[in-house]
Amino acid sequence: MSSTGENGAAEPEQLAFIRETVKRAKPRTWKGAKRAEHLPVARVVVDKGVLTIDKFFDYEVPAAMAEEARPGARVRVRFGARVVKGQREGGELHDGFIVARLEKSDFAGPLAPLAQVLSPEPVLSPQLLRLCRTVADRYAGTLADVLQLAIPPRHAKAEAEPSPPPLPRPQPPAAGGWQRYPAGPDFLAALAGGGSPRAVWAALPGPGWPYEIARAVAATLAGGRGALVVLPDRRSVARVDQALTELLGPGLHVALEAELGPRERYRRWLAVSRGSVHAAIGTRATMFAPVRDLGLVVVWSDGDGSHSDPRAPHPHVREVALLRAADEGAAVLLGGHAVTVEGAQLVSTGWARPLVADRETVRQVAPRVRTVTDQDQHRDAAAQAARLPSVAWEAARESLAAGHPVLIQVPRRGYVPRLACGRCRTPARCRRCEGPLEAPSADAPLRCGWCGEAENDWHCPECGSFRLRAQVVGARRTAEELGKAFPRIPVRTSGRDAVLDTVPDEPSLVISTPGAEPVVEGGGGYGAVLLLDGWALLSRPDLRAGEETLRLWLAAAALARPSGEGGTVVVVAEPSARPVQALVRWDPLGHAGLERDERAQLHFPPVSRMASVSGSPAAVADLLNLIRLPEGADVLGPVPVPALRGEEQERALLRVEPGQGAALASALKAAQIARIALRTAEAVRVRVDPTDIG
DNA sequence: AGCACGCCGACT
DNA sequence: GTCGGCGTGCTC
Repeated sequence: MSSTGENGAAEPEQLAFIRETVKRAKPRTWKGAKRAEHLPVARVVVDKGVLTIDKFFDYEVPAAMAEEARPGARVRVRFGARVVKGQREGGELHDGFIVARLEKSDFAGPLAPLAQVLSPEPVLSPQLLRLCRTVADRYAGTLADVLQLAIPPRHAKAEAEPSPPPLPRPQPPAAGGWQRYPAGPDFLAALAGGGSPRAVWAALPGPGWPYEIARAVAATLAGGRGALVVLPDRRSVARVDQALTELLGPGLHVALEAELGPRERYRRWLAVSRGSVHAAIGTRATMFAPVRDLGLVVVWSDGDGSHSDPRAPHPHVREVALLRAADEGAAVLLGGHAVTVEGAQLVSTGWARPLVADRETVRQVAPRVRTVTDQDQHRDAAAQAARLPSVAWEAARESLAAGHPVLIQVPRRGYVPRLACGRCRTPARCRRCEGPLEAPSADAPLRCGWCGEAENDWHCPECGSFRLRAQVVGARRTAEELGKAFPRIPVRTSGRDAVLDTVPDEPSLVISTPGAEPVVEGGGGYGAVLLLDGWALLSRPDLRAGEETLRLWLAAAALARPSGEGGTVVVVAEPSARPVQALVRWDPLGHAGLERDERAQLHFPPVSRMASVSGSPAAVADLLNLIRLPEGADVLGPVPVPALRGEEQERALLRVEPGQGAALASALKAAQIARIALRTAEAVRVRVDPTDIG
């Protein structure tokens, strides 16, 4: 490193240095080349490839690369060469990163030389390496796989540009919306003072939360440290981005979004890596952003499924956040309108403190919540036409009359469990094989989902009714029906393929699938929020159905006006269900606590740790036979699961006692390595913290 | 994962 | 004697 200080790479003379070396050595064998005099050994983590055995390899540094081959640099190395007459030949080129420069290798054999330094930019800092190692261990994955999630692809042009010098740090912000939480001002003050408080934050309804996050970030920056905010989707990133820009102006933070394109994305990532900005916000991958002197990690809505990475080894943003905060001594703010069971667990162990408003404040800002079962009579003819319970119909009418839009949340089609009797709810089954009946399209005859037999003459075997309700009506048909029921009121839809960010504050019907709800412009909110077909969400065969339903409801209900301004939420669901009760009382933390206690009793995650193991029956049995599980571990199954590409598949769940998670992960990894070595070939997919346990 | 090396059975 | 089966182990 030069004497220009920690931001040296951003300065002009450093830039010139980078330009000069563009004619960098191309990959060649470096036969007979002189090796570097100082620290001639480079320890390399070889990227990807088939190196299931997760370890480092040492290479010789040719003298020509002595300067550039620094720790953290991207390199190319030859791997798997054969030695012919004392000379190594061939070997495939692999990408990798230098993790250290050493005086001497502990490898007994002769070292191959580095083939090429792709770039001297030190993208893999010691901290990032440590984090990725920890995450790989936590998820029984390889370091190389995690590095691929953590470090974006290089873009040479972006790298050649200087990053701007860092702007002066801001003043500590006023408490603002944090005053509404008894512990809020102290939390901000601790951040500004260099402390590391950890909080599970049940955010009050309304449009304030992006500003609360922005103030927490501002306080951390004011205290001389950096901050990181991870959000579940592009829209929420945009909201926090705007709040930060309003509070701090541009230039103190960056938003790292995949949609930016490779060049801009890498440019911004480098600005973080080079210490040119102190705060990064973005989706999932932002969790690894190499913010310096990390003082705060914020995760918004940690129950959202997009925080779970679909790529191996499937790390979850919240878990990475906790690992990272622990390692770097940073504060944690785990926030959302809902609270996850994991959040409740952190509170119950005392690792984090609850950051919640008192009941009086909640009452002031929350909408009024009314429950209604969908058996309630549709007394009003117009309500009947719209298939709305009259309470919901009235709430909608009042909102429209007051000049505000109405939000109607409709479960996505994918949530539909199955068809059932329109009167008594008995599932509609095939007379031949008991399989579930399906409606291929609106007017086509019914068909069995298992045997394919057509059913033209269904009636309920329990109550004799001939009415078969297409139980969850999709957003489009709801829109058509409501449009007829409320003539001359504009109808807008927001869903999977066409998500609206905002709607104007004027009378309209906004039909949305969960997670796609637009925000009302001007910050006032919806006059009414109707949560339809709640039973469909609640009855999904998933361990998290209750928790997830409440999360989706609270997210929509949080967009309503306060009760004092007439804001009303109508939830169509069984009033005694726990999530319904929690919504009525607006008590997300209480709900999460109850769920946590129940899971603890049942030995379910997150109190216990689980992993799933799936593949062909033989392969799964083989791995279960090989694995040396920690004491007290359970094996559940294996049971058959839906075939993948026609191949028979099984899955087993492994469960360990609290505190044995690391032991489980390392046992899984050891068993995987042993299987590869034993050439039993057939792969077994291992997943720590599986998401789809019913 | 590839791709070697290596130690046992039927061939020219 | 030699060719070649794929079990076992390594890749800096």
